[in-house]
Amino acid sequence: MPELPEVETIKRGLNKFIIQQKIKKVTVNCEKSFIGPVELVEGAKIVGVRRRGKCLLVDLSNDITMMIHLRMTGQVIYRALRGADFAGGHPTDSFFTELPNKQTRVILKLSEGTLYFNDQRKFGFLKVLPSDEVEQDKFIASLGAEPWEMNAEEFYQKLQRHAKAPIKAVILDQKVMAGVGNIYADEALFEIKVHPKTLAGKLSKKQAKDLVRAAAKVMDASINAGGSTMATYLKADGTKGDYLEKFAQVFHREGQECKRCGAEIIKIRVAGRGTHICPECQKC
DNA sequence: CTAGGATCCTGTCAGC
DNA sequence: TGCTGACAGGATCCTA
Repeated sequence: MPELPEVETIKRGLNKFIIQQKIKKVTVNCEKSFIGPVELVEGAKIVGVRRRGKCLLVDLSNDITMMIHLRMTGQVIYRALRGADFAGGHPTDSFFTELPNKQTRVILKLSEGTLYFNDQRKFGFLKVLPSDEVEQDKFIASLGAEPWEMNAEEFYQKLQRHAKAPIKAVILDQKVMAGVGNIYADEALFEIKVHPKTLAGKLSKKQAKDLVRAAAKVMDASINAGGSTMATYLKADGTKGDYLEKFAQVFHREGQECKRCGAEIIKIRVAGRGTHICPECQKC
């Protein structure tokens, strides 16, 4: 998926484009993509959109919250009756093409447009919750702090708890720190020159502190670039998120030169995930 | 409790 | 061309 910066970008887009709109009708094309009764959201007004980790929380006027998790391939695409459209999530042509399509799982008809939830692999979902029960949701409740709020000492203690796991696996664990995904894990570890297979218990306190700071830094850069995927566009002139193109140092850059030392970036496998490193800058 | 691998699902791409 | 296996910006479940 869409990692934290993409979700943040979507949050901002939704707050800009669909706020105060009424959900007139919900069409569910895939049962597992929508959890809970559609009746609880139909007729309600969207009053605000929040984010926690990679999770979107759409607050409605009737004290119901619609939680949206995009997982690997989820997309949120807004088509306005008139004015600006908006799209974010897993980047595919669906951002531009005719909708609904084969991957459209849920359609929310709004007063001023239509919101499509597309998801190729069906891992993502929308879930209906009473607003005052969001914090008790199992996933939300288990999330660690966001990188900007993470206390370095607490993070170091968490590394000790997973001392024998590779550091990349640990920072991908949302219970340790919320929001880091495969792109920013690779980017943050490159930033502090640590090999992703390094056992978490081997990091010094300084390295732990630097890693938290690096995670916040790379995600900040991405949010400022509009996410690593194209995230917003206007009907007339499209602008797209271009973090990967402009800022990524290692992700999807295998075979290319390290921007720091010139060595060739390679792709390896860590914690079951494709992982990009500079073999010179990042030694175990 | 942790660590690691399988699993959910669809689509694409490299290699034969 | 057609087939096969690997893999994918995530998280959970199962096993040891």
